[in-house]
Amino acid sequence: MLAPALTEVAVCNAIAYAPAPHNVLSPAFFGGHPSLIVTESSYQSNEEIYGEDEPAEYIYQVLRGAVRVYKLLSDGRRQIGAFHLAGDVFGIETRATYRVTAEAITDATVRLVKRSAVEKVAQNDAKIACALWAASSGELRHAEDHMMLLGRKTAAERVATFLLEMDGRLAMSSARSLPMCRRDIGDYLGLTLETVSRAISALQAKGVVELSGARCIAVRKRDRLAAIAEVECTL
Amino acid sequence: MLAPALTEVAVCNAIAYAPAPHNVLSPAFFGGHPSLIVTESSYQSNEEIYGEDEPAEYIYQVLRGAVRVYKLLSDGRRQIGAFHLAGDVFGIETRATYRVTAEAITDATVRLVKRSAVEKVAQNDAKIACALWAASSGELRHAEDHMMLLGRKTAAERVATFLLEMDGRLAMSSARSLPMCRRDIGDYLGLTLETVSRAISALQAKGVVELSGARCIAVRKRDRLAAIAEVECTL
DNA sequence: CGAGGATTTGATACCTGTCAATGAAGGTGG
DNA sequence: CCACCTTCATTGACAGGTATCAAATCCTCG
Repeated sequence: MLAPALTEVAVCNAIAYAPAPHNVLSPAFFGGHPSLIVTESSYQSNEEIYGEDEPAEYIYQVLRGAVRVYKLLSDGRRQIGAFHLAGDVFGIETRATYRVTAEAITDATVRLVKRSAVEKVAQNDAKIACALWAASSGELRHAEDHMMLLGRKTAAERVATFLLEMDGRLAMSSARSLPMCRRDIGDYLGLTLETVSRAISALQAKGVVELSGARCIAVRKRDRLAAIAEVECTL
Repeated sequence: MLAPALTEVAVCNAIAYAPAPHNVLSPAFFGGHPSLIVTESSYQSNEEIYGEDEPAEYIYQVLRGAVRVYKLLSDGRRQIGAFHLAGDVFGIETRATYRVTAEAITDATVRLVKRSAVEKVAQNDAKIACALWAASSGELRHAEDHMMLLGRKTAAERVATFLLEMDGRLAMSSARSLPMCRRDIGDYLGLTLETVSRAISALQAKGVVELSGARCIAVRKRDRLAAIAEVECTL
C-alpha cells in the first residue's frame, strides 16, 4: 500500500477536535503531547487504509465515516474483527506489522500520527504508555466479548447483540443509519448475509425493531432485544 | 472468590525462575523492579483463580500446570478465550474488574503481584508500562486470530489449527501431553466435544497425527496439518 | 429513467449439534 | 492386586440450524 495522501497538516496542540468519548479507547496521545505531528487523510468508500502484515507506520483516529478491520483466509473467507466509528482509535501495534487490514466502509476522514514518534514518546512518558496500554486493553475486552459471540451464540443472538452495540455507538456519533452492508455485518458476526437479513426480518416481524430502509434500524423494544442478545451472565 | 492461599513470599529480586520465553507475553515486569512483591500460590485442578467481574487484584504468571480463561452465558454456554501454559502472564487489566474467569486446568502453581503495585510503578516507569502494553497487545493478536477461527473456519480447520498451536507451545514448555479435556478444547474452538473427537479421529485415520492415549497427540505430517488448518493468507 | 448493487425471500443441502451407548483410563478401597 | 466406580473419550443415528443456490424486489445514483 502507498502512503496515504495527506490533505492537511497541523501540530497536535492546534487541533481542537473533540470527538465524542468512546467506549473502548481514550486517545490521550491524540492532542496530548507537543512533539507529536498529527495529520489528516481522507479515503473513499472501500479504499484500503493499511493492509495486514504491512509495516505499522501510523496510528489512526476516525474523524468522519466508518472503518472495518479484518483478516482473510486464502480462499476469500473474511472475518471482520471490529468496526471503528468517529472518535475511535485504531492501528495501535507493538510489533512491526499490522495484525489486520483496515478499509474505509464509507467515505472517511482520519487523523494519523507516526507510530515511531508515538513509540519514542511512550518510552519516556509513562502517561502516554499507559494510554496506549489502555487502548489495547479496551480492544481486547471487545475481542473477548466477540469471541463469546462467534463461538457460542446463535444467529438470532448475534444479530440482536450487534444491533444493541450499534444502537449505542451510532447514537454517540449522532449517525442515524448503519454505515455497513449486510455482507459486512455477516462477516463481523460469522454468518452469511442471508442469515443476517432473515434474523433482522424476524426481529421486525416481532416488533422489536423497525426498519425505514435497510440501513436505518430503530430499536422499539430494547429490553426484548437485550433478552434475545443473551447478555453475558455476570453471576 | 477468596484471596488465594499464599504458600511462599519473596521479594522480586530474589526470584531466580526463568520460564521458557513465550509467544505472546514478555514478562519483563516480573523480576524487573525492586518495589514489586512477588508471591506464589498453588491451585488444584478445576479450582477457580479469579472470577469474571471480580475486582482485578493481582497479575499472574503460570509457573507449572495450565490455566483456562473463559466467559459464560446465563444458560451455561462457555467460551474459552485462551489457555495459559508455563511462562504465560495472565490477568492483566486496565479497568477495575477481570474480563474473564480463570481456572486451573491441572494442578498449577502461579506467581502473582499486586495489580495496584504494578500500576503505581507503571505510572512512573515507561519501560514497565510499555511491557504491560506489549502483553495486552500480544493477547489481542491471539484474540484476532481466534476470532478468524471461530467465525470462519470449519471444524476440521479449527482442530488442525489447535493441534498446531499446542504442538508449538507444549514443545516449548517441554510437556508431552495435552493438559485439557475434549470439552475444554471444544469450548475453546466453538465446537462440541464430540465434533472435536471426530475431527481428531479423522486426522488419525489419514495418518496426519498419531495418538498414544487421548491426551498425547504426535504430529506426523506437519505440512498436511498446516494445509488443513488454512493458515491465514498473507497476500 | 435506467442500471447495477443491495436486500429480501424461498427451496434445499450439509455440517455440526444433540442424544445415546459403548469402551478406555485412572483413582480408590477392599 | 484386583474389582469397582467415575470420568473421559469414541462412535453411531438422527435432527436442526445455517449455508448455499436462486430469483424477485428494492434502492441508490448517475
